[in-house]
Parts: sequence; C-alpha cells; structure tokens
Amino acid sequence: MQFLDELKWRGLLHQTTGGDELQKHLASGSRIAYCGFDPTKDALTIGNYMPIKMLRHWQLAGHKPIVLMGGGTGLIGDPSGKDSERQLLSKEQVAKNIEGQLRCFTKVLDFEGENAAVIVNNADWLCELGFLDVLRDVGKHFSVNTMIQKDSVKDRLNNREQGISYTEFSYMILQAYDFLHLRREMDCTIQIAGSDQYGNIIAGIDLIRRDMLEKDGTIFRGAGITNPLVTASDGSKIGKTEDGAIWLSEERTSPYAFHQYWLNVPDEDAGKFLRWFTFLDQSTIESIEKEHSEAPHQRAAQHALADAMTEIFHGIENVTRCNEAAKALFGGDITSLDVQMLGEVFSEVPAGEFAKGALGGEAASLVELLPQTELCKSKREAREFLQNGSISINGEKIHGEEAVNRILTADDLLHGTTILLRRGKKAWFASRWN
RNA sequence: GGGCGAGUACCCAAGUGGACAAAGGGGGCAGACUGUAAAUCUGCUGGCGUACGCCUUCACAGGUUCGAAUCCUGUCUCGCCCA
Repeated sequence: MQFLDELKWRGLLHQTTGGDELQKHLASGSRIAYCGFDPTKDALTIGNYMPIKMLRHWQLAGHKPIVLMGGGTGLIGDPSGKDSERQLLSKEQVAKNIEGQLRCFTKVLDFEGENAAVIVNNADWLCELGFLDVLRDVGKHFSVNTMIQKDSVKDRLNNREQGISYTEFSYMILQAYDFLHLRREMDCTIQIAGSDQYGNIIAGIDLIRRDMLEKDGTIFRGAGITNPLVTASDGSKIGKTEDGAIWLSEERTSPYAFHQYWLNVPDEDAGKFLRWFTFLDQSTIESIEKEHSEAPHQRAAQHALADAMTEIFHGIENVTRCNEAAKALFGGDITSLDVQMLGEVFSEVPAGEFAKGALGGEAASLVELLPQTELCKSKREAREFLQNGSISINGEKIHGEEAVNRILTADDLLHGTTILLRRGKKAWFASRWN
C-alpha cells in the first residue's frame, strides 16, 4: 500500500506539502525521508515512538528512512511547544543519549536489506559550520519577518516573562539546514515529523528551493509529511501514568508493566490505538474491533494491542510470559502454581527477603510487615488497608479485626518459600522467607 | 522606578484572631459493582501512633497576643496597571 494511504486509514496523516506533486514523487520510485530526534534523554518513551513508527511505515512502503539524531541541534534545543528556555546539554551527555536511544530504533526499523535505515548525526555537519559561513550562506535566505511569525517563536516573543534567546531563535535555521544538507548529500527529499514541526519543515523546504534555484525546475525539491498529535480520549498524553512515563526499554519499564499499560487502555481508545501504534493491517484490526464489540468483557482489542506492542519491544517470548503472569495474577488460583511458574510470574512484581524464623511471631504480623513493603507506608496505613479488606494473602482476601491481628505463619508459605501479598487488585508483593 | 493585588495541602480553591490539620472541587488510594473497564455509590487522603494523643504545615524570617492561616514589620516570588 502507498505510504500516504497507509497513514490515512490509520489516522496518522495530518498535513503534507506538495500536493499532487508529492503523490507522484512517492509513486514513481523508492524515496528517502528523514525524521529528527532530540537526544535530550538516554532512553525513549511511548511518546517518542510515533515518529519512529512513521519511519517504519515509510520503510515498509518501499522507501528508505534516515534517522537523524540531533547531536548538534540537541545542543541548542527546539523552542517549539516549550514555554521556557531549554537547559543546554553537554556534548558528552548528548553522545551518551544518542547511544541509549539507538537500541529502541533497532527494534522498530530494519537496518539491513534493500531499504536499510541509516542513522546520521547532525553534529557531524553542524559542528563544522563556521558562524560567518552560516550567516552568509544560510542566514541570507531567512527573513526575520517570517521567522517571528512562526508560532513557536511568536508564543515566546509574546511572553514577556520568558522571552526567547538568540540561541533558540536560531533553532529553525539549523533544522532547515539539516534538511538542505540531507537533500544535497543523500538525496533526501522528504521530512517526516509531528505536526508541531510543520513550521520548521516549511523553513527547510524554503531553503532547499532557494538553494536549487538555478537547477532544472522539474526536479522535485522537497516536501514534508506530518502526523497529528495523538492523545487519549480524555485528552491526556499517551504513555504517561501517575508513576511516570512508560519507557520503551526494559530497564526502565518491565515488559510486564509495559504489557499491562496497553491492556488497561479504555475501550474507546483501544481501536484507535491499534491503528496508531501497531502494524496490524486494516482488516485484522476491523475484525478485532468487531470481536470486541460483540464481547466487550473479553477485551479482545486490548489484548491484541498489548501483545502487538510488547512483541515489538520485548519479543514474542515476553508476550507469552506477560500473559501467563497476568492470567495467574488476575484470574487463576495463585496457590496452584508450580515452583517454576511462581518464580517466573513474580519476577515481575516487587519482592523482599525475610527471615523464616520470624514466622508465627510478632514480627510476622501484617501490621508490622506491610510497612516494610511497597504496599504500605506506615503501620497506621496498614491497619487502614487491613480494616478495609484491601489486603490479600496468597490471593485470598482478609478483612476486619481478624485481618488487623493476622500473623503470617509457616502454613502460609507456598512451596516453603514465598508468601504473596496484594493490596487492591493490582499491587503485588512477593515476600520470600529464608 | 511608582501604584494595586496575590502567594493555603498533589492541583484548583474557601477561610481574614480561638470551635482550623484547615470548607468545597479535582486528582490519588481503597471498598461495592464489574471486564485488571467506564459510569455510579461508600470510605480514606499532612505525618506518626492499636480509637485518647503527639508532631509538622497556610511563600520566607521576625514580632504582637493567653492564642495567628488570619494582625504588624521586613524579605522573596508571581500577576495587573502606570513610567
């Protein structure tokens, strides 16, 4: 399927420049597009995933993607959507961040084969530039009158408290220059980005146009394709939870937590998310939605979403593990798990070691024990939860006075080693006794 | 630089000498209901303590008072208006 058509049915096409010319350009051969990434962090979150996915669709449509790491622009900081001046990053930090982010890219994009993705770092050319050269060759093509009309700049100019530094004001020029550079050196004709980058993309196309003035007018100069800002149905950012962002690397967000995040998506978002985030095709998604609407409690859409997303970033083995863990944790009988499964399932939840000798004694009372886990912050809170019937031992709920006075004994041990505590439905703690 | 106004808990926001750990809403946590949902209802929501109680909070630092979120002085920060 054509790239733009693919984006359209997924709801990922916001704007393009170029109109029919762009259509023709894309249909007439394998093209090269780039998308820029800011190396402000050493790992990526769900919020950073969309542009990567855009490049992957590009690649799947038979084109070649360039991942542009903003090692140079990252030293400056994009003012778009930011209401305050950015903190400047050190060069070492930027290099380290690029290194960290690469691991996420390799999970989505194909770096081998015919349309192998390539990674470039704009520090490689931006750092070479001389200030005077830029002013003469690039700056000449920019009208300040136009630049201050861009929303990203205008917002900051109107904000008397924050203002904008010359440094950040120049960001647009650098990004435009990137596009020009890639157009010249790599024959890259397309820039893909989020809709908030539209202004910067236009600036780049403008610059290319001026640079190629004397060239044959039939040559395709360049164009931009943007994806919309995607948000959840309640308007919130996707991938943000109270505990922080959901990361794409397992050191920061365990596969289980990642899987659970998607599994808990509201019904009204599930279908949309399948289109936005997975690579499942249209008919598959439609049949999943049909299945879901016929039996909403089965949550077919969430399951498909969680499995597909987990597979991309954590592999098919983890999909199986996550599902088995979830089944045990929420459905089945915990006590019937064998030692091996118990270990696997609970490798995903917080755990702690305790001395077996304490069992049966005062130190093993739940009021004493719970504050030592992530489940409660204090004895007072522990009593509150116990009284309310929020706590369960090995999957079995306890409440009232009996719960407050409950003392763990050797009889509670599963396989002689573990006692599983739970607060509410989702907060587990595995206590291991040696 | 001059004038005015504001800073209260995770957020918004009431409170203008004692009954204030501080109304209300949001958010969060938990319970019921369920589909590990939504909606709804209930409880908790500064900290600690087995109900009494103790400790720390109303921008910050001092002061007045038996007693201060509340009054006074200074400082800082933010908003609006004038130069």
